[in-house]
Amino acid sequence: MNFYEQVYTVVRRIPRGRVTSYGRIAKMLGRPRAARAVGYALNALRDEADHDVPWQRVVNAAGRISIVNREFGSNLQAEKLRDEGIVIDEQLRLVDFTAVLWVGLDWHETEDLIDSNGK
DNA sequence: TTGTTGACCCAAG
DNA sequence: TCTTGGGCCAACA
Repeated sequence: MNFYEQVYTVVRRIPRGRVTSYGRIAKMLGRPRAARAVGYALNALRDEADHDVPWQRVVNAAGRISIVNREFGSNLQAEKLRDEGIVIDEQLRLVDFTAVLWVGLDWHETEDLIDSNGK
C-alpha cells in the first residue's frame, strides 16, 4: 500500500457533513509534516475517473478551501460541501469550521485500518 | 542524484 | 487580517 492509498483510506472515513485538514490526515498516517504530500495525493484523484474518495471534505488548517478555480464566483469544492450542509462564505471560509471538524483517528487506529484494508 | 513543484503548516511581523 | 520565510514530504523529469 503506497502513500496515496493510505491517504485515500483515511479520507474515506470522513463522515458526511464533516471535514478535516491536510495536516491532520498526515498526522494520522504517522507523518506529521507530510501535509503537502497529502495535497499532492488528492490532486492526483482528478485524473481517476472512478473513485469514491470524498476529497471535498479536506481543507487547509485555517478552515479554508485551498483549491483555486479560474472561474470567478464558483468553486466545485464549496458546492459539494454546501450540499452536505456545511456553510461557506464568499471568501471560501468554513463559517463553523470547529463545529464540523472531524478530529479523526489516532495513529494506532489508522495503522490497524491500513493493515486490514491493505494487501 | 538533483532540482522543482505542489489542493500545506506554522510562527513572526 | 495578510504576507513572508523556512520547513517538510512525495512524485517526477
